[in-house]
Amino acid sequence: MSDKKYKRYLITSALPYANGPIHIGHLAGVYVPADIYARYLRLRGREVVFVGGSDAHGVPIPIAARQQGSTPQQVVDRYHGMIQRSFDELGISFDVYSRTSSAIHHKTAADFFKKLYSEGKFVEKASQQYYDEEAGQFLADRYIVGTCPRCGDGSAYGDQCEKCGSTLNPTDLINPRSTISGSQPVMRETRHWYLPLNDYEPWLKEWILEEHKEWKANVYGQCKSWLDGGLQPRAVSRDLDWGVKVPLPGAEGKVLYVWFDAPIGYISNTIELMPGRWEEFWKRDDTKLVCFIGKDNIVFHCIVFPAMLKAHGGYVLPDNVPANEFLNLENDKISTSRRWAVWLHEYLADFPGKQDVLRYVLCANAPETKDNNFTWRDFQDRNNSELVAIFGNFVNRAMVLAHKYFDGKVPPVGTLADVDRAALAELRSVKPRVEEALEAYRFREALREAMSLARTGNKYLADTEPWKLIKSDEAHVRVILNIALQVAASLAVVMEPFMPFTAAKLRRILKADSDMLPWEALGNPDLLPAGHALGSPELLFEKIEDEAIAAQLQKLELAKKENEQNGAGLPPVK
RNA sequence: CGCGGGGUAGAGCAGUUGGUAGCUCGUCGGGCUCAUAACCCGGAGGUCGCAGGUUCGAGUCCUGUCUCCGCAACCA
Repeated sequence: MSDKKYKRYLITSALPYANGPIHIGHLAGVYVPADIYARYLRLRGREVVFVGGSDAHGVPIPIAARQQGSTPQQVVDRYHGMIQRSFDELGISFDVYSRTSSAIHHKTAADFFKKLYSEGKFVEKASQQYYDEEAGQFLADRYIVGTCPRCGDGSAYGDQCEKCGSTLNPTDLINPRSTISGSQPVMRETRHWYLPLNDYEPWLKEWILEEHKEWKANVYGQCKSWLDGGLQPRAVSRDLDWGVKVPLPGAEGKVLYVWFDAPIGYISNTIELMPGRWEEFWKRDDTKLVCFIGKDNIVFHCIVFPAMLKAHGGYVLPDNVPANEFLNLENDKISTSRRWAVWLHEYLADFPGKQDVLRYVLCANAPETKDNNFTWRDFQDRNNSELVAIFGNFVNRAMVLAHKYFDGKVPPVGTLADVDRAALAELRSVKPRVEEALEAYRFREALREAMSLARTGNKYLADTEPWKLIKSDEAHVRVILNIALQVAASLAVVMEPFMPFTAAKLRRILKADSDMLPWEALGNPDLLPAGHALGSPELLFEKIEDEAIAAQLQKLELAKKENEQNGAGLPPVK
């Protein structure tokens, strides 16, 4: 499928749960690549809507509220605001960032449900579920603990025993008790609406297994596994008092299942952004819909959500779902409940002005094909050895030389030698390589190609040695500096999707605004005209000292210790 | 149990359709001294988790096995 057929792009990023701050795992898995993609497409002049938002629903929100002595709304407000601010500060360029607690979303999700209901797309079924009489609510599997019938371990969950690994049903547990109140739950009958995914299985098989063989191996494989195993009807409602009310008479105390309403949030947020035009993006088949998620969301975005859209009818389906794997932190799983994470809002406070360093490190080491590891040492190395020494240093060398020899003006280009032509060829080759990688969602490779331009620049200066040549062949030095500055200008262009703050700073240093440096001109040898007056040299990046890294490691150690002191006992509820 | 994705130089990662194993960092040596002691060149360092198999030839295909991460009621 050629991109020519697409007139507009709709980019969604998984809605972060508003029960905690954003951490580097979220960023590396979803938001940094999604933002790079959105920025790139905008630079190419494509019409883009980049949708984000907080997920305000689900069981843990009211539970967290109960624990904190506040209301679910307060919990959501607090984290939604924190998340939104930190995304904004990192330069994640959402066109809209809303939340599923908005009135528009409640209406959109309820209408979606009603349409499916009125057309008979659901199956209604009664079942027996555990109910916590003390807390006054039905219990999700994870909120029931008891003795494992297989191995006898006393702390098995309703869905799984972590001791022996057995998959369980809540009714399998011996002596079940609620982790919310500690009381013994009772069985109660409840009725729910189910989306019969099995009805969509043949269509899903055709759509994914035949028509989307280009999806990433981890995504395609996971889908194939599910489809081959046979799909089951899936409940789309829950017994809860927090969420989107099931819009039917007699459905008091029931809300839409969070995974039914959350993806509809993408639609609601688009409506909020452009009430008059949202249908162009969601309902015309010349829209390219791309959903950025983490690997744990694959089934929802590739199976459940498309089945919902298909059941509803009229909506575009995801063209691709470039899910990333997980990022570990210092060789251990990132965990909100164990507080083992690097929180975005804390990073921004601890490293002011270094948004692009984090963006760079998370993209360069993104878990695109397998789980990867983030270490503070690696963060420091990449900053000091790559951003400072390769990229920043090259720009600084070119600027300093231009000021030293040519009064801060771009010298005219003259007769080219072989070495100059070779450098220009390298310069020209970057654009197609970066574009090809980005179009294929290979962000690490794209960034590596972009950085190779700075390496090329450094090598060119080392090979030609203008500081020596100036004594004997000033004409050639003019050529060399002209080319070196053109390379710097192209760096300002190519880095824009990855490191927008740095690209802006570089444009300022070069005294070249974005009109002078359009993406289409990337790699052109005449971005800066001869005689153009440059700004003063200014460092793009600064070194990060050992002390700053040691402080971060200490912070992690402290969190771990506190967690060990407080964490023993009840299972995590956040 | 089963299923999906991984296991490649000290570290982190690439390796499209099988054909002399690459990249970045680190390390060692050299060059340069315009540059944030930065830059450039070269070397050392890997039996590609393990065991079999197919093939003239396998990191790349097949089988088995170990191991890490994930898997439909919190979590990118």
